[in-house]
Amino acid sequence: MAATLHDVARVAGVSIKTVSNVINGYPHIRPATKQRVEDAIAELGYTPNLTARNLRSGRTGAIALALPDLSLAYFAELAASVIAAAEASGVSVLVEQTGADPDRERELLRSPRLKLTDGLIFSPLGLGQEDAAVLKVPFPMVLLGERIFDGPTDHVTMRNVEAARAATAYLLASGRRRIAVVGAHEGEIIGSAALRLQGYRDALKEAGIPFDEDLIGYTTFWHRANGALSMRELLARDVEFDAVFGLNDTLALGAMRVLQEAGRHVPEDVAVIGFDGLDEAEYSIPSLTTVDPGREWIAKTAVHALLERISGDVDAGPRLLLADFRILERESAPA
Amino acid sequence: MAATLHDVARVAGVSIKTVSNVINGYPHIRPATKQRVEDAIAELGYTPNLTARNLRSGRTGAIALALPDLSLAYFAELAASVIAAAEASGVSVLVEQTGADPDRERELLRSPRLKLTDGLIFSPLGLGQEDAAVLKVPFPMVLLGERIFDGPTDHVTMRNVEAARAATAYLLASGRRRIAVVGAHEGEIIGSAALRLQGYRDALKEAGIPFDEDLIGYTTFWHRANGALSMRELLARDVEFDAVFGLNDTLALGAMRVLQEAGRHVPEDVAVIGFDGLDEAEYSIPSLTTVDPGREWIAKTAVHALLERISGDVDAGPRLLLADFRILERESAPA
DNA sequence: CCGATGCTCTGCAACGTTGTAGAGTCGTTC
DNA sequence: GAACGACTCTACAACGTTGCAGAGCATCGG
Repeated sequence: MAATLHDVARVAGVSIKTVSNVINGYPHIRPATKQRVEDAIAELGYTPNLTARNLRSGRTGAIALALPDLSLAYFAELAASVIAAAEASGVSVLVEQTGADPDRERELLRSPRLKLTDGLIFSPLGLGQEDAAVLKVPFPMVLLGERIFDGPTDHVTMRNVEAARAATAYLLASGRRRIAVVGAHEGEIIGSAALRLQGYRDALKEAGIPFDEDLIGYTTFWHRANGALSMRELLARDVEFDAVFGLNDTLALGAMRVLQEAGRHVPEDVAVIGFDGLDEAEYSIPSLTTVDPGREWIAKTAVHALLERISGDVDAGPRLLLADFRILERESAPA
Repeated sequence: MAATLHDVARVAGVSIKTVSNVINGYPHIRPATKQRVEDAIAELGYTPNLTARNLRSGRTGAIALALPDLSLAYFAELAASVIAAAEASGVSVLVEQTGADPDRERELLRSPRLKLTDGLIFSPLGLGQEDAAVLKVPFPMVLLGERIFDGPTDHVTMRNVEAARAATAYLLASGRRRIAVVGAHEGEIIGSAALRLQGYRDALKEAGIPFDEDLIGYTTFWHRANGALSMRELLARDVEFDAVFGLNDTLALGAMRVLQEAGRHVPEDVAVIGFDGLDEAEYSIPSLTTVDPGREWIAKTAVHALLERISGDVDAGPRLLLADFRILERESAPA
């Protein structure tokens, strides 16, 4: 069906290796021969069979991106950035969804489907520090997120603690004193929730404000509905607060909605700050002040680090690459 | 490095073909032999080299999904559904972003990178009816969207006209009479905007209400900012209206925000309805009434149709597969 | 006891490509 | 004018897998 090197060689009247040489830019070919081959390629509409080429070379020209779920806005935007960065390097991206299920995440690392790719950018949401061992995989991998540190691979992530501390300090600087938190994870020690909560505590401490457990709203997931639910609980508790730190934007947006339903004005009565820098946060009512943790940089850096590992250009040990953050000041929490 | 059939065969003391037979479930193998082979596989951690298998079989076990941009919520959710449906069939998905650029869309169809896949699910946003010819590709393809009809391939899409008519009729039934539109495309004849606008006109006609050009807000893109801008223009025009039909949810959310800033109450003063059934629409303030055009069904159907074509099970001509829609009644437009 | 049948396993070729090695031709150099 | 190197092109093998054909053996029916 599709034309192969053999077909082109026959039409051009040369050996298949010569055709291969033309395609791969081998320099020592007579212009006339080269022309004949190129004409034959055009005539037959030949395109190389990448599968065969890959078998020969051991490379596939594709990388895998594993993340919890594309319908979560943060991961969709991350994926968009990763795919764009990969495309710029001529690499295709195969996307796998794990649903944040630790079993599926473990399974994925052993999946033969990854054989279709040269390496993996992995953003786990179910695995934890105790699973660091399973990250020892026989292919290049770059880890994203903050579930696992000191693993055996490169790791690109954000400055969760510092960024959360900065977000909290920002609220404090604007005069808020009772800052509620939405989205903490009960008993968690690792992961974004724990790190961001730590940043929050650090900022309070620096300001000499005591930590008040009553101000902390716990959730199991980080969906909008969880943010809403968590805020309802806080309101029901009848504690006073003049600001809310949503541990991500989606939570903050859900919480903000509930605040408004309850008749609290944002930002007059309660200031709200989020975390993630989602595009979406710019268009809520009021627009959401948030921390951009450097998503774009993370995507680019992860792709480049992975490609370096694949090409074997780097033989350093596991690298930890940290993105810079910045606070996007909007209406929900003016400075 | 990685173990191959040869290694397993050596360890198990059988021929490589026997190992292959065990892996592929060939029935006539002695249990003892099978056990030895399986032990060897486990010992070596062997996983089949899919590239080689694919070269042999001519299949890759992956499909490509080409869409404008994952950071657009509709496409992110569509991709999530497509990947889930593909995974259920044991197929990987390679995602390509075209940025809605007609040149990149055309280029994509000729890209050798597609050789890594068995077929393509293609959602164009730049190509138009005049490009139907370029869809004649030498691999299985399923078309999504409403830019091109009567192309040479299967086509899965939504009932844009009927759904938009139903949305408009819904507003009319709730007593609204002056319904503004946000997101029309100037001079467009094909594509979602044109079809949905057509449905709007049809519903007006049925109700005996004249079409008023002053109520139509035009935009170039369908981002939130465009919905906001378009609504500002409508307000500046100083025409009366008691409802807004956002040609998609993102536009509707942008428009709703501007309405509220301008002091109009939703839904008391102005009812708002969207189109797409985004998860996000459920959590706005007020929550957005919208039309779910059957996204989930579209994703599943597209994957299954493509896999049918790939396996050659179907030899029918191009099929047009239409999803059912339903109106999700929420706060922004009560019945 | 023979041929037929079924079970178990094997060797070879092939998928389309590229790396290695080398053959043949020509011009250059000493 | 012989040796050398550069240029142009080719043959072969190999990447790891599976389809095909068949070998060797046991079992069974007549």
